[in-house]
Amino acid sequence: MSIHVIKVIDGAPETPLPNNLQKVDLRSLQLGFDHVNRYFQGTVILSYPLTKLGNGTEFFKAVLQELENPCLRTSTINILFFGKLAQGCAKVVQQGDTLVVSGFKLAKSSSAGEDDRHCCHLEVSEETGANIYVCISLINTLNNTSPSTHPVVPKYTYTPLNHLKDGTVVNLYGAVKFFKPPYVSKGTDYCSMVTIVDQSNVKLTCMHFNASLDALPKIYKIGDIVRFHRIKIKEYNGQIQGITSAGFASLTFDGTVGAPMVPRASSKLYTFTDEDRKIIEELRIWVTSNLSNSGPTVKLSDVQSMMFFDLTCQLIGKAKVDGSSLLLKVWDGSKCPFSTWKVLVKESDLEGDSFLIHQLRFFTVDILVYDNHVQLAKSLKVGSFLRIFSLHIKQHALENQPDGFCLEFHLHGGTGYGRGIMVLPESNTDVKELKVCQQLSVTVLTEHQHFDVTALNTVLNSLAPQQYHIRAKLRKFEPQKLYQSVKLYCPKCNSLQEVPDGDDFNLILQDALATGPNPDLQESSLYESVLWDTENQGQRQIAVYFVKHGELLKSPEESLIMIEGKIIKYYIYCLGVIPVRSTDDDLVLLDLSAPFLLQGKLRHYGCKHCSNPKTIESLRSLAAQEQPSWDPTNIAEALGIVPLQYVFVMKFTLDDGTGTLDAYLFDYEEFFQISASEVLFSNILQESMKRIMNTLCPSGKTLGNLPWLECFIKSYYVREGIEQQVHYQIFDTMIAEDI
DNA sequence: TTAGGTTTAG
Repeated sequence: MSIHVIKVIDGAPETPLPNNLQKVDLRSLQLGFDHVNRYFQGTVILSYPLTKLGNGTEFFKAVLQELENPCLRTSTINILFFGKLAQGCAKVVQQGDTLVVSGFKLAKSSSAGEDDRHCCHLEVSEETGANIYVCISLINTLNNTSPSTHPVVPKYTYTPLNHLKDGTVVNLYGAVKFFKPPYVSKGTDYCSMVTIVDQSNVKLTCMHFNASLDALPKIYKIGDIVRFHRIKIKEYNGQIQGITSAGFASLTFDGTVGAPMVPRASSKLYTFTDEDRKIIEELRIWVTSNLSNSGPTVKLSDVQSMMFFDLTCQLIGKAKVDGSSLLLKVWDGSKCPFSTWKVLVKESDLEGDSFLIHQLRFFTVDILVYDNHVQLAKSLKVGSFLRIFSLHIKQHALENQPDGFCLEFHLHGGTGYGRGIMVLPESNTDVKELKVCQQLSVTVLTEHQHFDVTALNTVLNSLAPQQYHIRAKLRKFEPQKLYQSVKLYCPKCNSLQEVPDGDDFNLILQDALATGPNPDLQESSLYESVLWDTENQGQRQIAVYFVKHGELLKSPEESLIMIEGKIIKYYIYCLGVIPVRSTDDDLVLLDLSAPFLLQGKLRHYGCKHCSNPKTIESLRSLAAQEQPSWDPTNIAEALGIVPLQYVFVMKFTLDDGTGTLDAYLFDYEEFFQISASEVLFSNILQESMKRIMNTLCPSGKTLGNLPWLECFIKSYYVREGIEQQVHYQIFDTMIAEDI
C-alpha cells in the first residue's frame, strides 16, 4: 500500500506508472468482476474534510470524474479512503488532481440513485492493498506563466443551450440575460438565479444553492459571461432549467469586448485554456449586438421620483429600525439634487463612524431595506461596497409645504426583478470608479451644481465664451508669495495695479509736511482743528481736523478726522482718517498714490484715471447729517473718488488627467472666505491662506495624491496684438467649509 | 430542502 505523488511535466508523468496494470473505465466497473491488476483513472472534482468513523478509523471521501466522458450523466464515482490512506490522501489530494487507483474494492454505493453517480463506489485501504498515484495537476491558470509546467487538464466539452436534455449533467457557457443576486433561502442555503443565453438564442434559467456565498456564481451585471461545470438539467413546469449538482463550479467574466479576462471563480482551483479564451471572446462579440445591457448606470445625482434602479454605493452607516426593516446609509460619490428622506433612529442604534456619517450627511441617502433582505443586510459590514438592485424611489410630501417633497429610498421585500443586495469586491471596476468620485473636493460650487462635469480636454477643444463645471487638481499656482497675489482693481476702468507700499505714502506725507498747515484754514464750520508741533522737526506743525457732525463736535472715537503732515498713531481709534494738505484756499486730498482714507490698518485707495477729486468742503453735505454714515463708499463718492478694490489675482494650473489649463482666480473674498483687503495686515489670515494653499496644492505629492477641486470656470477671448487668445477664469467657487 | 424572473404598497 502506498501513495505516490507524481508531478506531470510536459504531459508525461515524472516517474512512470506501473505498466503491469490495465485501465478500467466506469462502465466496466461492475460488481462481481475481477479488478485485480486493473486501475481506474479520474479527476478529483470534489473532496470532503477528513473525518473519523464511529470506530475511530480515519475516513476521507472524494468524487472522481472519468476524463474520457465528462459529460455523461454518470461520469463520476465516489471513492472512500480508510485508515492511514485516508490521512495521507487528505493531505495531498486537491480538486483538479488526477488519481490513478489500483488495488481497490468495489462496493454498492449507499447513495446510489440519489446523486447521479456510479451505482458503486471505490474503497481503498491498507487491507485492500491499494496503490494511489496522485498526479499533481499544475493548473493552467491565468497567472501561471512557468514554461516548464504542462497542465493536466481534464478535457471539457460545452453543450450549446439548444442541445440540452432533461436529466443530463453538462458544462455550459452563456451570457447573463437576467439574474437575482444571492439571497437567503428558506432552506439551509443561499440561493441565486440566473438566466443565460448563447449564440443559439435559447435561454436557460439556472438555480444555484450553496451554504457559502462564495461558492455561488459571482455575477455583477447583465452581459457578464458565465461558465458552469457539472450543472444538472431538469424539467420544471414544462421548461428546461439548470440546477447546481454535486461538483458544480462556475467562472464569471466581464462581458465587455476587450475587458481583461479575469475569472471570478467559485472555487480555488479551476482550469482555463486557450479554448476558454476563444469561447469568451466569441460570446463577448455576440453579446454586444444581441443582449440589451442594463442601461446607463444611475447615480444619486441623476435619480428621479418613482423609479427603480440599481445603485452602486458604499455603506456608511447601518441601523435597526424594527423587526421587518433595516436602515442603510449609503453614498455613491455624487449628490442627490433633491432633498431626501432621513429615517429617525436612535444614535446608539447607528453603526458606523459617527464623524464620517456627520461629515457626509448631505451626501448619504437613507435606504430602508425590508423583509427577506433584512437578514442579509444585517451581515453587511460598514465600509463595504454594495450594489443594490431594483431600489425604489418614492416621493414623500412634506408637511406644511404644499409643493415641497423629498425622496424616499426603499428596497422592498421579495426578489422580483432581481431585487437584492450584493457586496462588490474592491477590485470591481465600478467600485474603483466610485472611489475616485468619493474623494471630496476641497472646493465647492456656490451655484451651478446642476451643470454636468466637463473634462478639461473638452473645455480646451471648445469655442469661447462658455461656462463649465470642472473637476481637477491644482498642479501649481502663481504667485507663490501671498503679498504678490493681492492687487488693487478699478471696477470702472478694469485696471489692475500693485498695492503701494508704506514708503511711497511716507514720501508723499513728507512733501505735505514741507508746506505746513495754512493758518487761514484752521477755523471752519465743518471742523475744528488742533495744531501739534512735531518732535525734532523745528517749526513744522501737524494739523488734526475733527469733522463736526451737524455742527457738533463728537468724541475722537466717533469722529472722522483729517490729518495734515504726519499720521499720528492714535488715528486708529477714530472712525477714519483722511490725509490732507492745505492749498491757499482749501484743504485738499493728497496725490492719489496715497490712500484717500485710513481705517485702522486698512488703506483705501482711489483710481487715478477715474477719480475727479474734490476739496474737503465736499464732505459738508455728509457732515450736515446728525448721524452721518462715514463708510468708505460714501466718503469716496462725496470726494469724487472711484475707490479701488483689493483682490486676489492668481493663476491656477489645473489638471484632470484629460488636459491641463491655466485658470485665473480673481477674488475679493468669496473663494478663500478671506478678505483680500484685510489679509495684508493680519497674520492670522495670512496663516489661513497658507494653510489653504497647502491643502489645495501640497508640495511633494504626485498628481494622484492631490485633492480634487470642484470649480466653475468661464472661457473668454483676450486680444493680444492681432491674435485672440482664450483665457479661463474661476468663479462661483469657494473653499469647502471643512478643509 | 431551498426556488423556480416581472417590482412594494412599509
